[in-house]
Parts: sequence; structure tokens; C-alpha cells
Amino acid sequence: MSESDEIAVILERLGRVFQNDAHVAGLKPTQWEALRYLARANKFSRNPKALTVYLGMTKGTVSQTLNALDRKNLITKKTDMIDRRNVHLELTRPGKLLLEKDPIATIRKKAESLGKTNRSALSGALKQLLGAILSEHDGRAFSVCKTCRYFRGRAAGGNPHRCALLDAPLSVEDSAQICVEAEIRN
Amino acid sequence: MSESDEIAVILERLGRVFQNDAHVAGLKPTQWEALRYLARANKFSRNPKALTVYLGMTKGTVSQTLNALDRKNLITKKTDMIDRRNVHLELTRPGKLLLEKDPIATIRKKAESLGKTNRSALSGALKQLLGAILSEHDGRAFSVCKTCRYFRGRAAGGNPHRCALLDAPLSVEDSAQICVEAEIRN
DNA sequence: TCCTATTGTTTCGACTCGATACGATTTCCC
DNA sequence: GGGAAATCGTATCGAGTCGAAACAATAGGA
Repeated sequence: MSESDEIAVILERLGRVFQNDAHVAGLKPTQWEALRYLARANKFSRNPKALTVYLGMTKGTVSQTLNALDRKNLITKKTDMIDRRNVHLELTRPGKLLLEKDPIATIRKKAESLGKTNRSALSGALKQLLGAILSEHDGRAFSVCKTCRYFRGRAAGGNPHRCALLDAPLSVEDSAQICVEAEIRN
Repeated sequence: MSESDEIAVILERLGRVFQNDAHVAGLKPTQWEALRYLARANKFSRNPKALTVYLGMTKGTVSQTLNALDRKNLITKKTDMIDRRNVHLELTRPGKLLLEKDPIATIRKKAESLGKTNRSALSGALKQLLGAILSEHDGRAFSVCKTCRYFRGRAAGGNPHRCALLDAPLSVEDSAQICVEAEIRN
């Protein structure tokens, strides 16, 4: 078996193990990912559309997942008053609290035990792999706001950060979060 | 975000992307994994029990998945005549043919494009990670028969290979395949 | 022979997921 | 301004996943 084969098989298998581990606290793996995403996405990206792109699923499926989370009172949905087709998603307090039990922590701990050299190599190679796959997948990289070409840092006068694409102000918090619109600066 | 966090997030995300890709030819991701396993497992390991351990799922779920594959005529189930509780699983010809469309190939190609150095690093680190996780998971490593401590290679007289644990003969093919019982030599 | 462990199957309920059809808006363009 | 087209989200369907729990059948030991 070639090295590439091994990588493919192990990645597939790791994915399965993680997914099995993710049946925690009555939530399904997908629901955990949605919760996690909402915790890390900035205000422009906390909507069903962005989540759909992020997860790479169809909007119908995402809609159902969000319904399930809503029923459990882990998120709220609010119609945008300016464009009433849009929906804003927010974690509720129980939702935020639940994230402390996020099963992804077990993966992190395992990565921790890997040793610095191996860990760096793994992190680098995985990033490259994910990038290669997403680019061919029309999925965006979903990088952090601050690194986006449309990000305008706070000027000398103490003005807030701004997004030059959406022409909107950005809190310090927002600018450190994930954004659907993010385009890597070149 | 620490390197370990990044690794955890990317692995989770890669798993999702792969899983989405695995909806091919009318099969679900789990069904593909079962098929793949059966193609790579030796005769002692082509049964529901071993598959259950390999996939890390409950036997009920596995039973259903196997039923689905049976309905599609991709596998056969046959009761063991010696111990009638056991079931032998085999790929049918259509099952084997279908494996040529295995969506895991797309992952392999991506790994291919990674470059030798990165690829080796990734392969090594992933193996270590999977090992660490499985060991804590009471999941076995499922290594290849030949590397097992119970493997007895063909003697000078031209006798067949043998498994000293099950006290059974091994074809050349079997001994190159995955075995549930495999225990790494020390 | 009875007791117990092993191996699989069945059933249940909640959820996933793609596909498809819909329902509101909003936007574009004549 | 008004109608078509695009956008964003929801509802429904069918096959499947998945854990949990109950249930069968068989094997093996006391």
C-alpha cells in the first residue's frame, strides 16, 4: 500500500472515530459542528447560507439541523430587518455553555501528546491538504476577518475597524472571527 | 488558536468533506467503508463482529448496514457450519467491481499532490495519532496478518503459512490482509 | 442439564442527507 | 412601476445512520 493510500485510509478512519466520539450530550456530530461554527464566526457569517457553504451540505439539510438546535434551545433565529430573506443565528447561553463539553477536545488532547516536531509537520500538511481540497470544491477557505483583503484596521483617530467589502464597522471581536467573505490578501 | 486546536478543527473538517464526497453510486459513506474493509480483511475477519470493532459502531447498526449491502447484492452472508452463530461475509462480483469507483481515490490523489517530504511527515504523524486514539478506545490496530506475533511463515518443506492463534492454515493472500486478531510482534 | 457468554437480528426514535418543490423577498431591467 | 429572475430559507420524501434495548439462536462450561 502506497503512502498516499495509507493517508487516505487513515484520514477516513480518523474521521469515523471522531464522528463516533461526537455523539455526546444528546447532540449529533453535525449539530456539534454547527454550534462550533457559530461560536467562531463573525456577525456577517452567522447565517444559514454561510453555514451551508462551510459544512458543504445542501441548504435543506442545514435548515433541518438548525431546527433541531432551535428546538433544543441552543440557538436563536431572527429575521434580518433590512433584507427579510436573511436569518441571523446566535448561540443562546445554554448553547455557549454546552460548548464546554465539546467532544473535539479529545482530539486536541491527542494532538497535544504528539510532540512539537510531529505536531508542526501534521498541522502544516493538513492545512495544505484542506486548502487543495476546498479549492477544487468551490468551498472557500473561511479565514479570519483580520487577514482579509477587505479588512481596514483602526485608524489613528480611534475609529473602529471596518470591512471595506460590506462597508460596515467591525468590533475587535468580530475581526478575530471567521468570515465567509474573507479573501486572503495578496 | 493553538496548533493542537488547528489540527483538531482541520481533521474534523476534512472528515466532513470526505464524508460529503462519499455519497457516490447510491452508497452511503458507511457502506463504502464496509465494502472497503471486506476487500482488505482476511477470512478470519470477514464477519459482522470484526467489522463492528473496526468501525467502532454498535452491532445493531452494523447489522443494518450489512442488510442494506445485501439488498443491493454487493455482499453475501453465509452461516458458519462449525459455529452457527457466526456469519461469513463476502463481496460479490458487483461488489468488487463497484470498489473501482471508490470515492476514497480522490483523497489519495490529493495526498499524491502533496510532495514527498510532506507526505511522509503526514503519513507518519497520522499513524501515530490513530494509534494513540485507538489504544485508548479499546479498538485494535487491525494490522496485517504477516506482521502478527501469531504468524508462522512457510517452513522449508513448502508447508503453507499458519496462524498460531487460531491454528489454521493461511493462504498467501490471507496473510497479506487485515486481521482482527493481529497483535503486533514485540 | 442448567447457566451464561457470544453472535447477530430486530425494532424504536431521533437525526442525517440529497433531491425536489415551495414560499417569501429582493433586485434587475425593460 | 411592474413583471421576471435571482436569492435565501423552509417543508417534505425516502433511504440510511446510529445508539439503545429487547430478543433469538447457539455454544460451552459447571
